[in-house]
Amino acid sequence: MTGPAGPFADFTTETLCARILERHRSTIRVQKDHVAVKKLALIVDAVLDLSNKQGFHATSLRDLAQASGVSMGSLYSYFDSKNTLLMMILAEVSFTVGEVLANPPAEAAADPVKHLDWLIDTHIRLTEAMQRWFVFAFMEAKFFPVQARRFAVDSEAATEAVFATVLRRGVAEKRFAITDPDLTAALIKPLLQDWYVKRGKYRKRGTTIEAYIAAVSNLVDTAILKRSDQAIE
Amino acid sequence: MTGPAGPFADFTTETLCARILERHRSTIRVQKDHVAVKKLALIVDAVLDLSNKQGFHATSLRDLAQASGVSMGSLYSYFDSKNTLLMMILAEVSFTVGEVLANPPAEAAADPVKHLDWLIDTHIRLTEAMQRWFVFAFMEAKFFPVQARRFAVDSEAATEAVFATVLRRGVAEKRFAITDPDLTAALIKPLLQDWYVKRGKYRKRGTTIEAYIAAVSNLVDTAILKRSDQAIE
DNA sequence: AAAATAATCGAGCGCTCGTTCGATTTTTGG
DNA sequence: CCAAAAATCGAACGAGCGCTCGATTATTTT
Repeated sequence: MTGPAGPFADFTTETLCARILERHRSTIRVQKDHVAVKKLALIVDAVLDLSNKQGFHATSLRDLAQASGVSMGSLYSYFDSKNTLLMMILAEVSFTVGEVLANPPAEAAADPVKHLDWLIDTHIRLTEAMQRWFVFAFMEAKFFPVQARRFAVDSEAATEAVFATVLRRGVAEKRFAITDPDLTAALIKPLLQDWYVKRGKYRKRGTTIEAYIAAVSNLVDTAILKRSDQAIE
Repeated sequence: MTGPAGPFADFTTETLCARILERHRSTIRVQKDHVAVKKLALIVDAVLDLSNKQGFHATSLRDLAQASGVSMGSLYSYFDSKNTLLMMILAEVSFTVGEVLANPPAEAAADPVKHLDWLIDTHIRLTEAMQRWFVFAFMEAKFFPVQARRFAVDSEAATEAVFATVLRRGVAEKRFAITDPDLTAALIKPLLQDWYVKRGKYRKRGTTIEAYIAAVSNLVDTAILKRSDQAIE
């Protein structure tokens, strides 16, 4: 419900819904922004909860109406079809992750090793702050219309490209010892995703987010850093 | 449709369905084995295809009847509910992966490093031979009744435990330099799963299974082997 | 405070879903 | 080759689906 403190404190459902409203102003029939954002937040909050439990497909609009407190009729003032609701959430996840990863702080951008560690840390912490959103995008995207599917695939490819670019730079600067940056980037991705895809498992084991980030960073760094670099660490 | 050559040649739909029949003899009302296995194969083949495209939930029994060539009424001679069909496939995947991973060849079992590489190689090749089955289990298990869900979680935990055991042995024999074998095992798992979960991506990029196995093995080995061991490679 | 506009509501529409069942066809065995 | 047994079939059922729409309530404007 409420986000964590720190740099990801602003990723509340309501903040994200304000952005959804902007992007879908033409299809959302409710005119007053403050009304629309508040109700959208109720709807999105409920649909994320229900979908994470039983899947979006299995979540009926009657379930959603009851869980959100918004009537069936009113729901259709906020989207014109169930698929549009899906696309709203998918797009928000995609835009947010693109935006966050594209803006590293200066000290991270200056050095490939620091940049890579920053990407890993930031990606995992972002998915933690928006956990239900990412689980939704990951689990649902595969089964839906071509449009939504392509969207998810493109978004994932974009994230991977960010990692591949840093890896390439690290190779050029002779810091990383890898032969195929694209394949390495592809293998880093599931390590980041496992934190939210199998969140229940890690919660049960008591693995903290810090421990998880450290483990992934360590695994990746140890595997790809040139030996001379590793001695420094 | 047909399996690959080599040690995984026998994982055909029909062979697996013969095992399903054994396990579900009491609920399958068709009496002659040769009839039951043949029809079961048609049904399972169709349900795997349809589910991988659109999801099990979105696959109706009318779709399934048409795609398999078995009528709606006859389907219910092979399972007593749609959920039982789900469980049949889930259980078969779980049993098979448990069985295969528990029986390493002698030369692999003797050495932790070889054993780990064998596990990685075998797991990826098994999921390749039974790709649709694993995609089905991975994508569908989350959304279904407690029983099915627990089954999938337990199966995943069992696989991870196999890896953790080998890692612990490697640490004891001072071959691996890791501090938390359970967490390392947890991180290896998504690397193995990515091959079938995002198979389309790797196919599009032209990544071969050999290249993928080599990349994962290399990543894991480089990250966890003691430095003295790495020089040998 | 009345009129105009905005937002909400839920019963009802056509349709598809999982499941059942009695009739029909196919296979088996003497 | 025919009766008994096994297997197959698809129409029919009630429930629940996404979605619509005219009536109602809440808010804004004058």
